[in-house]
Amino acid sequence: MHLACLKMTSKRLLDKNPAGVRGSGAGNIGYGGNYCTKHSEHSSAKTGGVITRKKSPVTVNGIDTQIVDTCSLQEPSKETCPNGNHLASGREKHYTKKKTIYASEEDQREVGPGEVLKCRSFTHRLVLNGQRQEDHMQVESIISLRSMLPLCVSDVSAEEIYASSHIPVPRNRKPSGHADKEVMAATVLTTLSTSPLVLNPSSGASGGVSETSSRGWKESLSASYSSSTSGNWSWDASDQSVPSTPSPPLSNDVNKSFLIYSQGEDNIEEGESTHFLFEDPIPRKRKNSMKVMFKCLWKNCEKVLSTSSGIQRHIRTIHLGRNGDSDYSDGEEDFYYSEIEVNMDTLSEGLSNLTPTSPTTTGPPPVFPLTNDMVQSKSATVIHSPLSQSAPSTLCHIRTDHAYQATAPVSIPTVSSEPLHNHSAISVSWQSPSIIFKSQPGAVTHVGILSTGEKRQTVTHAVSKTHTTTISTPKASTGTRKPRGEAKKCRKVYGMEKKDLWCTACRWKKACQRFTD
DNA sequence: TATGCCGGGAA
DNA sequence: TTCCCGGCATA
Ligand SMILES: [Zn+2]
Repeated sequence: MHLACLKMTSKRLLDKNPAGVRGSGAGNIGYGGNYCTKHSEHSSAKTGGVITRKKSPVTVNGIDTQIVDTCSLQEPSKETCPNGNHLASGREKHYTKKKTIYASEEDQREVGPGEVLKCRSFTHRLVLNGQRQEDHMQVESIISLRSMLPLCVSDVSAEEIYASSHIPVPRNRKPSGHADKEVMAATVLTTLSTSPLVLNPSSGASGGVSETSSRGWKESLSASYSSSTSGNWSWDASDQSVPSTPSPPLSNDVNKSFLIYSQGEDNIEEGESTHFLFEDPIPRKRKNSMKVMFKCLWKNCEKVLSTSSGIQRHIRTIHLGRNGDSDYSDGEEDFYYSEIEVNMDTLSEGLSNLTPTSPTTTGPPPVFPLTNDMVQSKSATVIHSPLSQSAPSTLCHIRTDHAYQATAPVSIPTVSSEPLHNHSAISVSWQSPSIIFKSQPGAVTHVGILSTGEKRQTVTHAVSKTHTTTISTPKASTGTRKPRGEAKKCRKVYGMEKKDLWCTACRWKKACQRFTD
């Protein structure tokens, strides 16, 4: 669109339709903003740092990793940012191009919301670290206690696990103190002695359940995220996840679940740090008959898989409409499934059916909960009908516009203008984002989007739309034509008499530039 | 019918 | 590239 518009309007537009015009349109603000944000700022600083981080967490497999000192802690702020960047890096190029094109408009809007967010996430982390460290000190004692109190741990289960999943965080502490390392080592040893399985982390997935859970996370994360393409990681995820998460599943049920989680997390933060330590003991229990399973939280999807990777794939492919390939896992999937403990005995039967193997294949296309705008943000694939505009959200607009223009693939909407809200409150990386959503739905959404890669959004959007639109709409096939915006265009506004007042586009019988839908 | 705008095309 | 317009889709 812009291209076209720009072409057409060229200078005039700028003069006449600076930011203001757009805004008038519908919620377009996002529009301009999006481009800017994404392109410019994002990409800018971030790149390198991310990778390093990832590694650290990933590598962590075992406890050892923690010991390893990565540079991460100290430079956290920047690093975090980078995470998102990773992706961005790739994009940057693209955007840069665009930038040039849109430059005039962009300049104004550019604000780097994304950065802020990232920083935010980062902070969270730090906090955790701090806690963790302390925890470590206590760890030994705790461990001993643990053995005593296995049950408690079990209760914590899923939620905690989530928290635990973050385990990588602890690593960060490294920087903090050497003592920690020692402590860690000691802890580890103790742990090992107690629960062999837990320790396995380094090895494959087969280990004990608890491991699975914790490790699974890591693995999944590492696997999917680490993959070259997506630089996202848990942290990043915060950014991305935020946006994405909210989208589909969040509608209602999901939200609830999330909320719960979030709460759990909070708790975890405070007191849970300890819990996380406990993980070891838990595993034991599970071993016996309990197994950690991953359940899909998507609205009408009961899918339960034995592996995090599996569930992620399932979500990615089925619900998010992405390719089975790990490439783009943003971490978004993580929000759509939860870990659950299951009795192997019982499970064995049911699971055999449900499970794993073919996560992708499962069921019919999910029914989307399209309640929110957010939802829309998600769909994937090609956009059939231009119609879709029904949705009020900025995103929608964006999309639409793009469609018009045909050119710009989708930029993500990162409106991010928002200030970050919850940082302080939220501690845990992953879920924290979820929390964010709740608190600030609108803004948050956008934010999330930011992090996400273009592809994602593009794809995602399409899907939701597809469902929505496609199904109901016959036109899809019709063609490219848009639904025609509701807004009055120059012609109508000024009338034929005052044709000179029309925007150039209107004068030329092109899509109106001044009154965008 | 009035509008909005795509696809062409002339200058 | 700028400016127009035929003609189609839509309201
Ligand atoms: Zn106009």
